[in-house]
Amino acid sequence: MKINTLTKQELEIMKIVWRLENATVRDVYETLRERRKIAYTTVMTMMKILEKKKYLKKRVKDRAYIYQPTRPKEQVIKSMVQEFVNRVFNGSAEPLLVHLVKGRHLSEKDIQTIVKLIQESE
Amino acid sequence: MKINTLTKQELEIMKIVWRLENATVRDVYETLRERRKIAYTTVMTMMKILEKKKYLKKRVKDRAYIYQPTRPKEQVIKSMVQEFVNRVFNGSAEPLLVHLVKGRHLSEKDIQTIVKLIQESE
DNA sequence: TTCACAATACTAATACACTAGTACTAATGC
DNA sequence: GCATTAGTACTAGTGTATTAGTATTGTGAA
Repeated sequence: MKINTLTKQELEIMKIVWRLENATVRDVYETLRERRKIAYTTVMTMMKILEKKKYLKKRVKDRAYIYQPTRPKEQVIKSMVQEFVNRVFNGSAEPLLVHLVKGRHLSEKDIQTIVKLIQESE
Repeated sequence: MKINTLTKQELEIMKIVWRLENATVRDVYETLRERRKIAYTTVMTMMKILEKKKYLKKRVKDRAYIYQPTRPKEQVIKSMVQEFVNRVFNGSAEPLLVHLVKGRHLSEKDIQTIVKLIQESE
């Protein structure tokens, strides 16, 4: 089975689990509920899918399962950037950069950070 | 109806139409066929969907339709970058930049281009 | 005129994303 | 012991993406 990509909703849940490090379905449910209406069982189903996709692993604690990420956030996000660059820009990152700079997505502070990073990598 | 996002296959077709500027189903079919096995009717169905999603418009020419993009490539790609930044980085582009720089997606030449762009935008 | 072909319209099947209801189970409080 | 509650398993429905087959129509050639 190939490595599955995260969908929009799955990513939303993964972000929560990454932040909490350890999370039950209820933890994630409560967090999501603050933002929008969603059923407990929906969250459970999605977390089960994330387990099947190997993004989460679970262990038993008392009555419930405690879920943990199997891969660090950085690594997963990196894959997503890679996939996006491949799909949209045919694998070349430079046009993406041009879009970001031109599109005014970057603040002055961002640019300073980038310049510093580039200098460090030299 | 909200503005629909392009799926993977739809984007692939749009790229071809943007390049050709004017294209029949057959034109796109032939181009795609060079890369992979796909049925003529599949391409037709997808282009009809793209028309419904307002990414393509058609006009009659002899027996067939000729399709044209309704929106320039730059604009659509810009929206996709925006959506990606929102979804993955919660709207902040700076972490994406960091990923690109760190992930060695950028060549020396790319970096020079970026630095020049940044200087110009100041 | 009739046939072959190109193109389109219509239809359908498969897969997955997303959502959530219902039933069952185990522990806890009275 | 029994009701309540938290949690899970099972099931299912809706929507969309992707793929493609079949029927129909119009046109040009023989």
